[in-house]
Amino acid sequence: MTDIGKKKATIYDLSMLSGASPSTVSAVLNGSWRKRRIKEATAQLIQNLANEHGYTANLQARGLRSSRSGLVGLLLPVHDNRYFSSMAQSFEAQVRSRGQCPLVVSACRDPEEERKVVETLISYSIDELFIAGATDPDGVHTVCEKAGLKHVNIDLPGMLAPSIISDNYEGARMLTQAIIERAQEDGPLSPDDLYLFGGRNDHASHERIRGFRDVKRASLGADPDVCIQPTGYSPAMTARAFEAFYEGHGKLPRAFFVNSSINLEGLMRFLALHPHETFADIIVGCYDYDPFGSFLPFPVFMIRQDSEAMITKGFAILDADRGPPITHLVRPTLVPPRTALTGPLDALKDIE
Amino acid sequence: MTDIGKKKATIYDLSMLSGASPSTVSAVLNGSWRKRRIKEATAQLIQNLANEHGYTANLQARGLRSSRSGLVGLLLPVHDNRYFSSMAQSFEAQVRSRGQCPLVVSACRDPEEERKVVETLISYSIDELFIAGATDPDGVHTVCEKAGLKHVNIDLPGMLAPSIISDNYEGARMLTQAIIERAQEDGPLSPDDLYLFGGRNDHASHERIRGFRDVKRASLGADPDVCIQPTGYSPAMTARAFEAFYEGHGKLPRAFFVNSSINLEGLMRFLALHPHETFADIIVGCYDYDPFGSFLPFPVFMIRQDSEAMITKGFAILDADRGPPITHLVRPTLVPPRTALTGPLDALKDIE
DNA sequence: CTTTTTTGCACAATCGATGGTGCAATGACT
DNA sequence: AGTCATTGCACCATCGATTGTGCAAAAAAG
Repeated sequence: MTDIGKKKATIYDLSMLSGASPSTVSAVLNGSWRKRRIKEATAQLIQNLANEHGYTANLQARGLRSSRSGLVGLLLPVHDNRYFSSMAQSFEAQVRSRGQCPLVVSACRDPEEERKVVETLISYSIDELFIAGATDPDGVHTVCEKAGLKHVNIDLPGMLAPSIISDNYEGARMLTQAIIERAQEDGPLSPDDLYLFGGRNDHASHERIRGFRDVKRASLGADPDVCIQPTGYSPAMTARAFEAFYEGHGKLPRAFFVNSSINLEGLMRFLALHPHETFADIIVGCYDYDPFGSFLPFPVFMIRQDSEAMITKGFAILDADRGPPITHLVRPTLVPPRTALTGPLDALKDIE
Repeated sequence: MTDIGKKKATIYDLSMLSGASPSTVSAVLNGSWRKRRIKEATAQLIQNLANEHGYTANLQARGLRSSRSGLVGLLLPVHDNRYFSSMAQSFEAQVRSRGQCPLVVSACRDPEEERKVVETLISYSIDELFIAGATDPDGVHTVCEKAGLKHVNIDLPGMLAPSIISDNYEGARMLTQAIIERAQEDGPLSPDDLYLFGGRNDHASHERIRGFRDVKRASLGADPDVCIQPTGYSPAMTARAFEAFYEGHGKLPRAFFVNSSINLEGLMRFLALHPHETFADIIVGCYDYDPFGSFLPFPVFMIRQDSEAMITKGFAILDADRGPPITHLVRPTLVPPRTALTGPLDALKDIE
């Protein structure tokens, strides 16, 4: 609290002030002083001085020496999407409750970028890494392996490290079932009336498409390939797919499954160009939850993936050390239309 | 590329291999070798070795020595909200394009937490800090000042450091004007028909409320206090305010201004408990942009704050060093209902 | 009063990179 | 050939913490 504007105090400063040696000061301040048989009185003295001077350890120095940094990384595809930002929020909370510092970075679904970003994180000697939604989890794995960095995959599985992912197949089945049932309330549904938009060549998309097709075939008796429209994870591409369908048919499909909220943004772009009365009767399923998406002017069933549980599980696996590269499934939940779930936001202090 | 699984190579390893001294290796690898008059051939040799062994600098060691870390911090209230997550996305891109590493953390609008988090960041010797939406910017300022850390405020201004904020007054005026005009299409609007929900005792809320009231008074001739319902930044509190109004009046106000997308989530919670036909004719303005919020089943005017411009401006100020604690205003834009804007997501690679 | 044990702490090496300084070897010039 | 400038690099202290080891003083045991 003194020394405003001055350099930060170090253990050497406190060593001078207290008359103790730097190593004693260090031991006192990092808690290992009992083990080192430091007198209680000495510890007290040093701790008081530390408080008085607002001492905080230089974590770079500590990290350098101990080759641990207290940093835990989370690699995301993108930030600005409710699924990932909510994951970031849970991640932060859990990392901090473990006394470490979260480091959330995104890599734009670019395999090259993913590796580069992880290299950077490794250069900061991060202790653990959560790899969420990586395009190339195994490429990232190699980089981590080389550096001896403990890591898990979240959301998209890899072959080489433990993975925790949504049960995409089950989730897709639930979602498809829900869409179908709801659509059938308005009259019989033909296989051509039910489409899927979005997704690409990744594990999650495959599983979701598989779930969709299985349920569709079972319920509607057929499942033409044309009803699967993989557009990648891009709003623009998705919008184009809707536009193309619309041009061909003069309407949208009666019901459809959208692979993620990012693709759902593509639907918004399409809708912006057309009067919404035209589409008042569509039924939509979206594999992701977004509180506003749930209240669009047509029924939107959503899937809420339990990112909090995934993170928790991830830590459990890392703590258990050396887990086998097994894939763990976390069950998502179906969210009916017009549902406002609570989330991490509710933990905010808000005393007016 | 060799040494799979082994420890990371250091300048000492390369020093051995190349026969050059550690300092020479260091100079070569950090680019200062011309200044140090190292022979081109030596540099080449070392660089080849470095590539071959996948050398990357230990940034903790570098940071310790140079007391710069290459880390730039962004302190957010929360992640999972489109405004802040989109800010995080722009921030990341800009930081990385400057060759530094972004460190995005949230502090839950808790002044105590804000200071603690910043202390932690300082312990990692971050080079610069963007303080976004801090409850107590000046408290954070003090902490930064003590550590000699360059910083700017974003979104909420402080008295002690340069601040870059939305022009909340102008934005609120635009938004209010838009709501009123739209509502008047359905018939004359009385002052009691136009409310404001959300906001608390911070600068942004004050300015927005001021803008709202000024326009309302000018357009509708009056501005009763009861029409301002500050609920803080919490979905739950906001939902309660809507519920209370509804219980008292049997309906929602014909038109209202919602202070942020977080408060708009409160409206969703309210809506979830009531049949939506009841509210088909409300007109809403929301001071924040959310792509799904824009397509709700009633007209929602939104304000898009230009977080990218704010970050850019922030860097400009930090680069200019020692800017005076002036507040810079960035103009937001009005987004009409049913509008899907492009965003950072569109920069994603998505080659299927 | 010695010998042994315990207590309490200081010393010094170390983590990996940086940058000021010094010095030998080479080349230029008179 | 002798002087001087330049080139090319090595040496070493340093950043702030951690930790294994050693050793004096105090306490306990004999």
